[in-house]
Amino acid sequence: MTTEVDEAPGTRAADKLVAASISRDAGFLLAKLHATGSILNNRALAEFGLKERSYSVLALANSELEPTQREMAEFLSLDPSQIVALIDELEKRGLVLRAPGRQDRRAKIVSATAEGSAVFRQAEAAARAAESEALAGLSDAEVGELKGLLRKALWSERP
Amino acid sequence: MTTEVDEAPGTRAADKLVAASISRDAGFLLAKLHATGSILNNRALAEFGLKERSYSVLALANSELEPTQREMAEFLSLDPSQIVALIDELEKRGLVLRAPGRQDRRAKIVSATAEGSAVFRQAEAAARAAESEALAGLSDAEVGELKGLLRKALWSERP
DNA sequence: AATAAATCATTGACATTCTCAATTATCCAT
DNA sequence: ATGGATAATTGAGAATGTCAATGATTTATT
Repeated sequence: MTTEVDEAPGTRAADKLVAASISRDAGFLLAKLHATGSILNNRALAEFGLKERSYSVLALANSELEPTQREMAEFLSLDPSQIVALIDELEKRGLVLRAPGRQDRRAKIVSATAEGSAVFRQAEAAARAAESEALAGLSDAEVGELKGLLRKALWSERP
Repeated sequence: MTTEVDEAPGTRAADKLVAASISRDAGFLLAKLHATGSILNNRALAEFGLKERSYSVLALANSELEPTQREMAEFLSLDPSQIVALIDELEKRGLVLRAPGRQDRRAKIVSATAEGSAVFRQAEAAARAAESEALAGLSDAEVGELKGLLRKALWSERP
């Protein structure tokens, strides 16, 4: 999440390192593509006062799935305390609100306000554009394959 | 990099959130798979006193590509100052050493010592096992496809 | 029904990592 | 030779990650 992302492809000095064994490591490839994508994503989301994290939370809040904070934490691979901070922020901005869980009053269900939904829709468009840019090297079909494989790896779905 | 990674698949409460729109976002899928992989990876590497980061650096140092620190930073998407710290650590442990670049004496070429190579080979095996575990939901062919797509997205290679 | 054990959100402490700006040494172009 | 770039390094401050403790509530056990 540090290096720049401009520059014509194939021209960078460090590209010689593609030949290193680590370039066959899935973890490394995942991390690297995620890193370059994050830069683009955060750049695109900044306009809405969001980052990848807060965008993810807003996306879940905007769904009709009534997620609790605990579920969000698990799903987003974050510590519950980080969710607290993210939601505090979004709630302060009036994009999201907490309601006690109906079956379990310890839990808090997070949902988007009307404004939160509106912001999310715009941010979503920006995020989609950033994703296209990050995956510009792939055809639409390949993007679909990639997502299918990622989803299958995560949840053993059909690709 | 937070949540646990045990548990039978399909049984988790938060899996209902797979239905949320964010689950179609490549950035999110990348982040999530990387997160679960990181846990496994770091767990596997801990035995050798390594983490993903230091493992990557050691891998590059172990190649015959004579990487400079600047190239490592760029390739690993890290700030040059982070590379300094990682190499300080590895050098202190005698796994790696710095030599002035031959064409450019400002640059430092990092290479693995004999011990560094030995440690790397063992760590590599452990990392491979961790990767298999992280990608257990995919067949070998699918793992190949996934890596090909990631590499193409990053460097516009043939899949 | 009463108690005990577990779970959820929250807080706060502390460690790790990120991001930048400044410094020194060296390289490159004029 | 001088001036402007680039490499590594240091250090500071912000952002994130990690963990343990707490109060409220639920679930399980008697």
